[in-house]
Amino acid sequence: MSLRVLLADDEHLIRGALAALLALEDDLVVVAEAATGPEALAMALAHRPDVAVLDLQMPGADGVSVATSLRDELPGCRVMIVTSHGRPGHLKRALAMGVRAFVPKTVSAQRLAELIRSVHAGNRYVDPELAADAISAGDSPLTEREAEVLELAADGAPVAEIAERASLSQGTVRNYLSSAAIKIGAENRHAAVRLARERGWV
Amino acid sequence: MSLRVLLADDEHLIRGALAALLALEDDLVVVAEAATGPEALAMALAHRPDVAVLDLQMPGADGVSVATSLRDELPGCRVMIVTSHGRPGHLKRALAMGVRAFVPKTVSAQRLAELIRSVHAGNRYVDPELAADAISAGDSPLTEREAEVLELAADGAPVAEIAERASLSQGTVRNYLSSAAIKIGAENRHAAVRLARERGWV
DNA sequence: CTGCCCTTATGACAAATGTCAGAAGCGGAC
DNA sequence: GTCCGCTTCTGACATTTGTCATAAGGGCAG
Repeated sequence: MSLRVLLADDEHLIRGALAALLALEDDLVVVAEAATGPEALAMALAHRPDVAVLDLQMPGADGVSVATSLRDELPGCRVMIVTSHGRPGHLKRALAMGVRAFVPKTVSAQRLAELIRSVHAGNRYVDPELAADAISAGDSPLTEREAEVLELAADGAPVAEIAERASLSQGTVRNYLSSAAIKIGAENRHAAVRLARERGWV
Repeated sequence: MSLRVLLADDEHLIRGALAALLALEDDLVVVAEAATGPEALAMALAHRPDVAVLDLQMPGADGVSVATSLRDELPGCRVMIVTSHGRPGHLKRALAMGVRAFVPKTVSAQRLAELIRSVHAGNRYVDPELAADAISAGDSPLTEREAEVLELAADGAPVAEIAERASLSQGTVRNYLSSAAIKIGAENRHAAVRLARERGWV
């Protein structure tokens, strides 16, 4: 009985190539492919794979969202996230959502196949480098509201707009932004946004 | 006589998979692989491929830089850029550097093989969608200095720091940032940076 | 040669932002 | 029950930005 795999990646080139390589392993069979988040979900429900290999960035819904839905709707399916740019925040979020493995695309296909088997056997795996990043980034020092307001500041909106969107007074928004920037150690809110992003705090 | 190809991509998974798929085409042979910009350059000089397939984002030097060097040092080699996230600016820069094709990773391996042959035969190719983006984004309305200063503002640095790094007076920096923001139609420099990025102007 | 645009700069003013002190309500911890 | 931290607000102030007018020098096109 072979191991049924779902592949989801928006890059046709990579998905196809990957499918071809995994097909060389005779205990693995790719039963479905998807190019978008929603499609991945639908495919998973239709084909009930043993392991879902999801790209982190896909149109529609990212890998972590799909993992969340999958956990509820198809609990027997083990989920792996494969990514090119792994931010600590994504890792943390993914792990919280029950994702079993988080691997960078720099691994070889051989290794990926091993990891798929390992995950299917019930093991977990996180790329050591990504794990180190996540640990060194530490926990967010921001309160819930500080993080929320900082996020609204991300696209360079002026305080007035942030205040409106957050239903807060402008003074309050300025206080939050100020304290967030101080906690992060940034010169101003824009640098704070950038640093918080890098550390996976937003 | 088969067509010699160089593959450069920092993602081992993809590079390996791609190499395997291209090997299935009996008129193509992958003579070298590279994971970084400088490595790609060295490999190209050592193996003198007919076509170089470069990823846009690689550690060390991006695909366009490599293409620039290759044009000088190995003029007979046709260069193709393959990318996941194609920004209009990259396309323009790449074309100016003599790149023969600019394709998104959403194409199939089959199609990529066709394009490699086509490029080798002397044709050019640009993904229609990317081309449309580039055209609709239009030309940058920014002067050289405006763009330069805007770039220095990208990480949220205060005016004083930008002024120092650009060796300009603070007043001049504020003038440039102001006019750049006005030309772009942004509320402030931070939003301007974001929009300019999206449109490939920085 | 005369415009015109780019570069660089000043000074001045208005507006936005950052910082601080203080205060009130609310919920959880001890 | 009291204390502490989070949320929310106001008001005041200093600092930073954004905007505008104005100007001088350089380069290029007509």
